[in-house]
Amino acid sequence: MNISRASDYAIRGLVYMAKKPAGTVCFVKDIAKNTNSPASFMSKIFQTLAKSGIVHSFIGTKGGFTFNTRPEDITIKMVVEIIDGPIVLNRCVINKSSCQNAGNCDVHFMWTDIQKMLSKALSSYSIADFANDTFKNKLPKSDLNFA
Amino acid sequence: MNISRASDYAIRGLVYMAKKPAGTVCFVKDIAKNTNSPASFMSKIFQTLAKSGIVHSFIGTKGGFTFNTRPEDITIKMVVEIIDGPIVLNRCVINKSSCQNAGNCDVHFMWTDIQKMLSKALSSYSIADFANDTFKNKLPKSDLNFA
DNA sequence: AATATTAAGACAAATTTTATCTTAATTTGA
DNA sequence: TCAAATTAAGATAAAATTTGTCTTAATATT
Ligand code: SF4
Ligand code: SF4
Repeated sequence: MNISRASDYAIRGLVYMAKKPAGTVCFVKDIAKNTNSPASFMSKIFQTLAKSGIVHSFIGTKGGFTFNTRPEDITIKMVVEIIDGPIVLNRCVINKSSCQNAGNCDVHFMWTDIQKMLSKALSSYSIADFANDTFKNKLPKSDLNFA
Repeated sequence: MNISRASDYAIRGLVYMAKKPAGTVCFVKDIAKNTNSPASFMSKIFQTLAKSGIVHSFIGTKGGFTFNTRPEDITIKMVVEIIDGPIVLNRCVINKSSCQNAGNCDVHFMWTDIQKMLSKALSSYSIADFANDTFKNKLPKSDLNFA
């Protein structure tokens, strides 16, 4: 029940990039150094981000990465799902047919409800939010108080 | 970003038990059969639940498991944490000192906020809720709509 | 005391995570 | 023009976690 180190690195790497002027080409080496993460691991992570299309990669000398999608449009959920795969609290929340018990399972509905909440929370933050010191709590107060 | 199969089995195993009259001694074999889960795996899961204290185990013929805590008082969060370990969306949400970057990390606060929400959601459901057909959505409407 | 039944605990396979190491592409400059 | 330098891409591998099974020990029954 956690995001991977890779997702943590990816998010902070993208935030680092988003702080640069739009269009800046960034090297993995610099991204890694400035985010306290292993460069070779970060390299593979950005490889995956490039495949997904949210960043563009240039190979060779003067290569590097730029955004292919505006940081404002890259949600935390997107990043986590690109790196860790779909966010699925329990297998039945993608499609009920993935579990033979789903038809008469008592707890199925809880997972879909909590998943919805988590999914929306992760979608409500963008990379740009953290790059521009515009962070603010995007969760309604009730979310933190309903206990 | 998901609960383990083991936690899913544990929750449903406990719900199965909670449907029996209070005090009923249940065999792993029956619990497993009625929850569509591998008996030997369920055995190890209930071993862990017994160690945690929420159920009591009896060894030998006529052995089995009974609740040691009322199903009303066993939250989903408790079960998941007993089986999967602490629910921690990202390492920094337990204690900031677990991450050297926490001091000047842009995204740290998001994780603590979302963690609070998730934690409260999982705490708001008990095993008894699912055993007695008393399930109802315990999340405030805003949680599902704030996007 | 032998047998049957049950959970406890040791062991192991499979998968996922977290990386590193090698290769290929591109630019630069001798 | 071609070697050297630089950068990402891709292959490989170690470590940790998950998902189980198999063997042992405890207890009750006959
Ligand atoms: S909660 Fe119910 S429906 Fe979902 S995976 Fe578990 S058994 Fe299947
Ligand atoms: S989000 Fe920031 S504080 Fe939390 S683990 Fe990642 S780097 Fe550390």
